[in-house]
Amino acid sequence: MQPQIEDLAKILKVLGDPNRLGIVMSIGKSSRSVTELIDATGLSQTLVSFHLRVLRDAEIVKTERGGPFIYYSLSMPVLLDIITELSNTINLNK
Amino acid sequence: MQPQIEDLAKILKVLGDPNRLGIVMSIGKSSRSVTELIDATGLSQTLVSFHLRVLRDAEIVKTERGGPFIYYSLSMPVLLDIITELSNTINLNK
DNA sequence: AACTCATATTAGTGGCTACTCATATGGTGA
DNA sequence: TCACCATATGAGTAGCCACTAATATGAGTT
Repeated sequence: MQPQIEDLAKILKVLGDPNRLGIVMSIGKSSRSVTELIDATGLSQTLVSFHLRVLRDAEIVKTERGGPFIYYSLSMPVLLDIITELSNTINLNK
Repeated sequence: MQPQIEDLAKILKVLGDPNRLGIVMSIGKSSRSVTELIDATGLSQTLVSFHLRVLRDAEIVKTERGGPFIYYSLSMPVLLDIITELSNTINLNK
């Protein structure tokens, strides 16, 4: 099994958690601070921070400081299109 | 959080295992018997069977009997395109 | 420096999940 | 029906993963 499959599976696995996926979709193609993500998702600060670390370790999101905030954005914005595409595919299948 | 996100996350989670992803990619757009999948992946019969059940429960694959064999195929073949797309995206990012 | 606000980290825990070994089911052909 | 092949299932286990509570870090402001 090529290393490619491992990498691919890892990304999919990281995205395969409802809370993380919610965070990713909430970030969208823009960038959002942790506080904004807490509000948008309704999750606790600790939990959002925990998931953001997982997303960052997987290089799915990247960070940038702006004033007192740390802004998260997708490192591969096209990921959103892929997720949308998958979402449509699933809905068609029902 | 909409139910849609849950469904989407579930699919991603199921695909987010290297062995399962290998099985899915091995099936591709054709259909393969369990024996063929065992050969293609190098996994044990029990393990392949185990993962196929997970894939089937998630409605990612469907089955069809042909003689002594049970053939597995993707219930949404376009899934492969999406996986390929994701794969390309990840590789570009390195 | 001290205070505050935003965010990260640590430690601990329960539950899930991938895996294996052994066994069972069920179709097919003699 | 019996034997064989293909596939599925059950039980048991180790390791991982999401989550929480408490605490720490660190930038910005006064």
